[in-house]
Amino acid sequence: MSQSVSTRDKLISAAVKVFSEKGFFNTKVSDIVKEAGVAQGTFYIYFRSKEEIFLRITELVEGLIDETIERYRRSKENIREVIYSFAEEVFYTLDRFKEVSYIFFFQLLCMQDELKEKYINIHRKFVQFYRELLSEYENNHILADMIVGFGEKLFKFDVLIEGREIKDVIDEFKSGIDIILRGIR
Amino acid sequence: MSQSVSTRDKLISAAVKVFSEKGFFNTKVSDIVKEAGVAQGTFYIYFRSKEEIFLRITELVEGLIDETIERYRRSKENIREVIYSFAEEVFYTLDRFKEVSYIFFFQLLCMQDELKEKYINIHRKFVQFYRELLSEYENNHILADMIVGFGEKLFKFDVLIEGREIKDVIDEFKSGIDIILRGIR
Amino acid sequence: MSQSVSTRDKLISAAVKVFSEKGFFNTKVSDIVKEAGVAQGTFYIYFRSKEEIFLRITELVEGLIDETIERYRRSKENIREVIYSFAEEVFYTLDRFKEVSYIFFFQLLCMQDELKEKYINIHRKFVQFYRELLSEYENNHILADMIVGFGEKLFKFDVLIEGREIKDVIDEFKSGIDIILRGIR
Amino acid sequence: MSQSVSTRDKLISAAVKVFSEKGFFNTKVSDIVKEAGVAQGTFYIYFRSKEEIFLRITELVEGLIDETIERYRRSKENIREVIYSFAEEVFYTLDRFKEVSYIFFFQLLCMQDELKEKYINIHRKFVQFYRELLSEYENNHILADMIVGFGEKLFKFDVLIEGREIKDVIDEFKSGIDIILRGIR
DNA sequence: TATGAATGAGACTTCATTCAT
DNA sequence: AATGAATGAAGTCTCATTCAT
Repeated sequence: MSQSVSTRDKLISAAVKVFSEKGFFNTKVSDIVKEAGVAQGTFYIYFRSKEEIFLRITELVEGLIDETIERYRRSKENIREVIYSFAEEVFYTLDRFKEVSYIFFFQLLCMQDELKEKYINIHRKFVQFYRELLSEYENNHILADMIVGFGEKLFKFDVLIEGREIKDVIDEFKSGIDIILRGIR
Repeated sequence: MSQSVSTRDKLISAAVKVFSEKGFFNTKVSDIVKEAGVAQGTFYIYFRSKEEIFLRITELVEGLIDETIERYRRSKENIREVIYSFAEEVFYTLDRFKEVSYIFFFQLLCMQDELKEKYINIHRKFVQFYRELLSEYENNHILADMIVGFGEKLFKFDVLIEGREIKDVIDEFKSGIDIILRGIR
Repeated sequence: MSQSVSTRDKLISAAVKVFSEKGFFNTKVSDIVKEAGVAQGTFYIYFRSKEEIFLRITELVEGLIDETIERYRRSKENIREVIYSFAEEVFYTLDRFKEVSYIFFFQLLCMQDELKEKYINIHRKFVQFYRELLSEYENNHILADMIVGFGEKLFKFDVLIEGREIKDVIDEFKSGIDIILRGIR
Repeated sequence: MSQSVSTRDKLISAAVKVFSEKGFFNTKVSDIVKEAGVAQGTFYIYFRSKEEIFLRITELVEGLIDETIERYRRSKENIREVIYSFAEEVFYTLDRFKEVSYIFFFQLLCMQDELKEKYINIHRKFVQFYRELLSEYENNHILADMIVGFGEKLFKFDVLIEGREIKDVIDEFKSGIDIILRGIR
């Protein structure tokens, strides 16, 4: 049984690698099994289809982010401090699972229906989180949009594409937050 | 000849429609020709492949944005005014070609090599534009990242996904710019 | 267009040949297209699946028999004469399309649902036809069952399997009818 | 060892059930083992292949019929009585093993070579049996064909498909025999 | 130019069978 | 004997592209 878990995991890891390199549509199931070192048929013991394994992978990121947002939602500390720690945690987490995050951020939006919706939902949750957090400020909607756009840009482009150090990016994000909040009552 | 131009245009329009609805990979050449009302073989008189027509379409947005950025690069007016007009023009232009923009913003990042690079280049140009524009400010890099992330978020999610009115979005963007620049020297 | 009809017909003929030789389940689409001398993909221009072309073929026999039964149903001649001509016509028709008949009689009963039902329906129609025809006789139900069983046996085994001459078989059938009807009121 | 016999029997019973429900070709070995409640690999301890277990099952019917025919072949009673008892026994036997009979009558004819031959041989044996039995009658060949066709029709359609009571069917068969023999010298 | 039938490479998926435990 | 994960051959079907008309 631990054998079978291990095969499933080999497939997931292989799929993460291949999907993040070639994208969902350019990936063949044969690429995944080759990478995993198992036979073609083995794939279908664990996953009904290429779509399903992809779904499972995106759910990993979804789960990580969801959980983090929920945890910080109840936080009662100083707002800036909350944003700092929250962002730090999210950035670090996504960075630790870079390839999976890559798939989530780059492969979902070009898909249809529920898959694309997955991305949109996470996006909305981020926005909602900041709106609530900043609810006592004027223009909290605008602030939330700015922060989310800023953060997303930093992770997607600076980290995932340009390969910037996550520490530097987090520092920049914090500085940005300071700038945004500085002029605010 | 005007006849043939018209067929090519029919194909481009049809492709824009179908690509924006189903995405590049889920679109069949047969979908495009059906939508265009021409025969399957006709497609290949005008385009070498499905990739090529897709490329041509993305170049439309690329061109529009490129041109606008170049034009504003030499602008010598008051910085805030430049940002205002520039953003207004970019937002309105993209909004006018919503479907093409949709393809550009949602279909490119999941692709490989040059196609993905197209998106990245435009992104970099935006960042570079704002860096230069704000070069006399402290933290101009951070400001540029914030503005670009904010703007991109607004267009992709609020306009293209949520269907918000472009006028409202532009207003929000301007307010955001004010907030960002308020506390800055 | 006559070209395309011809390709469809080539496929039908090839499928009839191969199905009757190897049976439905042992037939691959690749066998059919090889026999028809067309490319694999061509098959799917004309038929959605192996099931569909099979269905079309069985409908040919179904149609032939249906039509003949309906035509004789209204016949007002002497009963024995009606049976004679009806049987003659059915036997000759099925014999002329031996391979298709073979498929109908040997491939349908091992299938599921509607396909098997096709065979059963035809069987029922034969029985019903003879019941009505013999309605003025005592035991017409039994007579109908005997005649249908007898006829079916003759065609399936003596003609299709043993390869007996259709003329001889028809003669035997008529003699059988005489025997059955001889002792009857 | 009694343990292992039991596993083999479980497999046979399961296979009979599944084959009669879905047909040979639509049955997967995994269906059989699931029904039998044993592991996939266990199947191959007892049977070399899916074909083999199928063969074993058809041999059951074959054996039953063979044995009955042989037993009645030496019978010296009154012909009508022989036919009556013989038919009664065959009908009851097949009815008792309905599912196996179902497989025999509906699954063999669509197969190739020896399997199909099995059905044909039994058919021929029936015909031969009646020919011999009726050898002193004129037209004994025709009578034999009629009786066999009639009986086969009754069992396959009326019993196996329409679900008629075996007792009623046997009565009808006997009446039919009376009709057939009535007019005969 | 325009057509649309034909092509065939290549992807997905199934499932009978094997084999290490 | 029993297990069930793993195998991989084989089959179905899709679809971008070609080509004769």
